[in-house]
Amino acid sequence: MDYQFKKIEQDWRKFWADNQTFKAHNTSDKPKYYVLDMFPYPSGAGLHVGHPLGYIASDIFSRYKRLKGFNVLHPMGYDAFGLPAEQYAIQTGQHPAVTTAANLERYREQLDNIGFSYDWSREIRTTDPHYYKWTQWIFIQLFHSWYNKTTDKAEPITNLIALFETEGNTCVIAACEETPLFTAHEWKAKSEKEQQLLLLNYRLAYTSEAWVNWCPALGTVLANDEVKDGVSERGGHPVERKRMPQWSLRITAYADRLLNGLAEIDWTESIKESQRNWIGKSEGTTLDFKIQNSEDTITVFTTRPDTIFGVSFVTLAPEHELVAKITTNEYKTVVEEYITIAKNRSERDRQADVKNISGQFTGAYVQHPFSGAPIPVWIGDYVLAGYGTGAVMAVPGHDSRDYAFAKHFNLPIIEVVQGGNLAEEAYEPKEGKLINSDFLNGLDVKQAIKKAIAVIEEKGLGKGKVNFRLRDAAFGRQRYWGEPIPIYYKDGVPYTMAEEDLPLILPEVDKFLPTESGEPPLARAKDWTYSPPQPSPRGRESVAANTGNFRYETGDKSIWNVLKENSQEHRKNPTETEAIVWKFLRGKQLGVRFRRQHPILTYIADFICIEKKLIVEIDGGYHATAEQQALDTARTNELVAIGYNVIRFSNEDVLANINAVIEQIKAKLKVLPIGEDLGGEYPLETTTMPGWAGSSWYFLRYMDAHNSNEFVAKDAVKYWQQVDLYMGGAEHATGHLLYVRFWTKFLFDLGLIPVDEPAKKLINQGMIQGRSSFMYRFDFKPSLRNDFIVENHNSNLKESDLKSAHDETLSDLFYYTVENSPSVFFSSAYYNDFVNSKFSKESIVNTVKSNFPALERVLNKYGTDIDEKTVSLTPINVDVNIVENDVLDITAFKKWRPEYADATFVLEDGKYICGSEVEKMSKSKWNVVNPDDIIERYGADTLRMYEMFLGPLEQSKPWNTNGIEGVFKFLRKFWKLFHDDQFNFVVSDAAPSKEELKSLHKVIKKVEEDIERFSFNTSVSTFMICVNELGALKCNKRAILHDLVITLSPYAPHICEELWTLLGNKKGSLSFANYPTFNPAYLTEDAFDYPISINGKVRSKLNLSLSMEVADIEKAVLASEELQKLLAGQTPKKVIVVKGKIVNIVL
RNA sequence: GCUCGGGUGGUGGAACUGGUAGACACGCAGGACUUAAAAUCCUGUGACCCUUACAGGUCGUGCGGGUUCGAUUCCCGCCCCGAGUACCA
Repeated sequence: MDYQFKKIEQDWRKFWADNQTFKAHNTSDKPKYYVLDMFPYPSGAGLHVGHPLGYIASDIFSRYKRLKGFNVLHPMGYDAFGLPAEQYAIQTGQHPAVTTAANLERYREQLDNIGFSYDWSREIRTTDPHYYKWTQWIFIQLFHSWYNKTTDKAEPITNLIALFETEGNTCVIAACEETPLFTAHEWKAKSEKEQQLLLLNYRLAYTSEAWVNWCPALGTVLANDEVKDGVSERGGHPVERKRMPQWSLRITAYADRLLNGLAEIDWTESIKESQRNWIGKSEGTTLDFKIQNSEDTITVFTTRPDTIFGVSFVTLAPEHELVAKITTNEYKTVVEEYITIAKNRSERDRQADVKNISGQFTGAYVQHPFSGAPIPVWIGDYVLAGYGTGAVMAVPGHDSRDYAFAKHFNLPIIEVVQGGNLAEEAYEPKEGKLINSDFLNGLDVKQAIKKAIAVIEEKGLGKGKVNFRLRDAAFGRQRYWGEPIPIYYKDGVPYTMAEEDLPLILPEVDKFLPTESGEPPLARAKDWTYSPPQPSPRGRESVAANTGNFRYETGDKSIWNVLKENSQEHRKNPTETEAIVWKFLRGKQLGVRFRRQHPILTYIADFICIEKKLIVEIDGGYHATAEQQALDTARTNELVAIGYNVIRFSNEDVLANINAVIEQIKAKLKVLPIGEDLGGEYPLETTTMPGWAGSSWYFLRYMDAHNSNEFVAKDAVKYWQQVDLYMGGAEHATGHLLYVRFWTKFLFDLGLIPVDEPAKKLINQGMIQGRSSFMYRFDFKPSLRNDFIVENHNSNLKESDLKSAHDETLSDLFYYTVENSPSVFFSSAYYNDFVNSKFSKESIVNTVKSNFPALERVLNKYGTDIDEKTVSLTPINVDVNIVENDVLDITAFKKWRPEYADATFVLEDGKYICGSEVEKMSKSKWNVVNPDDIIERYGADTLRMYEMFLGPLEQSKPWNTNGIEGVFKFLRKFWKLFHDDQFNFVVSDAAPSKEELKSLHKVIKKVEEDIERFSFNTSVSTFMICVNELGALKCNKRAILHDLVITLSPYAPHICEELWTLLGNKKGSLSFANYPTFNPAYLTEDAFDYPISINGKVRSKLNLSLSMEVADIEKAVLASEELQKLLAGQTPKKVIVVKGKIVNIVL
């Protein structure tokens, strides 16, 4: 049989799935290797041919590593929370979970088609409560941690509390400068609420007031990119900058470690550079300027303290807190006006029009810290409130922004560093001698900076300081489709939920929109409250510090874990009767709160009201047995012993008369006294986590995907450590790739994982762009001269030709005629000539006339008026799937666009050739190529190899199906090596020749080298060369083909598995075969064709033995007849011989 | 503006530490097989000049310089394209 890729590929995909061939094990004698792809967001559009590029590369690498004897972990999952599904939900009312599930299924199907060696048993989805339970859990750990600068790592907040209780807040442990210092005594005197609010300044997850873009009309916070020109992008509602509470993660605490850690990881330089810029470390100093006639000082941050004597004004950000205080009466009105304007521009806007300089003098002055001279204080929106201190000392001579500001407002410019021309521009380089600078005069810039800082610190005017551009990461989103934040509020103070109450399941809501009062969608959820477990009699694990409170604990963790699991399961799958009863009990309908499936002692109660100490049990049929009844009684007794009441109903009771049952419960509640206050109900946080939460730790979960007790087991993470190869797009440089490093370092600090970087090596695959195809439509738009329009109107067209009444303008009438004429398409050569003015409009018109008589009538009538605007060839997008090698399938085109069924085509050489352009792959450009279609036509092995053959992995490039035939041919040739002309499988056991071995070992060596440096495109051509060579040699020797199959198998696994089996090996054993060993002996050559060049230009060749030494080579070359002819009597000045490379003769 | 990539035939690309530029593939042209088509196979294919032919020559890796016996590769200056980032004091 010929190469039947469809059957082969289907069979093998099934074999791998059935046998779980790629299931990774957490214990092995082999060394481990962890290959991770950035998991996809499953969008509705499905995969296009660009998405699998990185997956294919990493799959080749994984398969290669298996052959090299590694225990490979290669998992896949889905990052499924996100905006598109939510937007779709808002529009259609369809639950995002439903859309997501559908998309996910389609993704899986498409991925499966490509033959990846994923261990699907470890699949994770960020939207799965079993997964996000641990995302929430990590958030709780962040909340309960602070960053200890002394030990330079995150520590439990209890350590900090202990410090506060013993030492108070000394300057040594102050996390941020805003936090006031206090003594231990003062700490103890604070109320619980005061203490908690203070601790928020330290927690790694915290709420704070932050500046946001607030849109009152939409009732939501908008991201910077959702605001344009001061109004919301959607709807055009006004947006203002507002301070409001916002959850954030204190990533800034890790700024230095995130920066330094880059040195240890093998990531692309561009990603590291992006992260460095994003973190933006700058070293400088703070400096205080005393305000005249005031007790206050303005603190600025500067990296150029050397230019202190060049300060001619100080500028504050419009939001700076001192602005209102220092503005003099005279300037109050103008300053307020300015602030109002500045406030209504988003930060992005302010940054967008840099040229538009604006500012306002406040009327206030500060004193120069050294000379004491008065310096005016301005406000200007080029100063950002969020960076440094929100105030700058302006040195127009040596800072371009200050320079522009000074020029605009006519402020003095003082030169303090020599070297520039201040009449033209600011002189910014850190080179030159200081002048006009008192004690700094004569120093060069670097010395001056040091000296200035020293003097500033000595005089107590400021402190050397490191500033980062990086800001804390906003963590709350006013969205529905995300992980709920496991926080409840008591007296306005946030507390975390108990870990055993996780996951906090995303609730059902009636709409996925904010509430009328502007709260996030989660505020729509019924009973979105939480009752902390502290006093609840559940079978909880014993906690030493709180032992006194837990009167009913089981004290046994394993029992507790089982109870917890089961109760969650029960809640998800209530029995019919339980569901009926719950309808009447839920939501305090009877005046008190019932919980269902709640652990107590070593049981799970069906319904329990803690305040009234009442348990309601609904017993199924099996309770009728004597044995079971005995157990029930024993259980009731135990519960009674701890003060509980138990009422039992049977299923039949409920089904027969539910009202009677409820009445009994009501009656019982009436007689029971209200118990102690058992905690009560507290409102839950209504914002959800951002998209990057779930992806910040997923690489760990794959190591132990089904663990319900821990986010990852210690021994699993001890074995897999970290990702060895991480493959993904560079667009995540400052998002995901920074956050995942942050979380990893945090988890490392807590001692939960043994490494503090997520991935040793990172490869960024390039983006595959679309290659759009174009057709060129002849368009005729005559200029409308009054005379012929009138004529036209009167003579040719009838009222009934009009499209509609409002089209009754003369121009529309005319276009109607032209537009309804059948179209003419010109092949691309005409278009190119047209663009290059080689093909005139007259020629086009003549071509149209001769090709298409129907249009001739129109042209003859109005065509005298051909000018720049009348005739054009308009490119229109055509579906790339009906274009092959740029040739249009005209029949398919007419089917695709019925409106062009009558169109005429002006061909070249009998074909319609389409033009092309590289654009983003998108539906609207008709340039999306679906991998399924390619696989249908050529098979997955061809797709895999072709994607690799396209070019260097890391380079972005357009998809072009044109070359795929070459790869397909290669696989057929490969298949043919094993078969005779009638496609019978025939291999010979004869000993391979030297030539054949050479061909094979070239591949073994080259492919190994190429894979190790991710140069997959060149290894594909190496395979091609080898198969061409072996084909020419008619080699079908087992010894050669056996090894070749192994080396090719990472690239084209299906065909190789098939041939491997045909070769007589155990079915499916190929994935774990041994990569053949390279033997250099087969490649050694005795002789070499030395290129002989004269003055660097190759003129001749000479075959010489490789064992010859340099001097002998020189002699032999000079003696050769060929060279003597070329020299034509000249004597060489010099002869350069590079052994095994080249001979160069200098004349 | 700054940072990081990149610029090689008609096209995608190769040339790994300076040593025969254009591997491999597409496309194109010619040929074989075939009633025909498909498939397959063979040959040619950077540009220009010269030649009946054999052969030979000149130019050629964005542009201009430099280092070197020798530069796509190293250095200096410039141009263009792509990506990221942007009043960060």
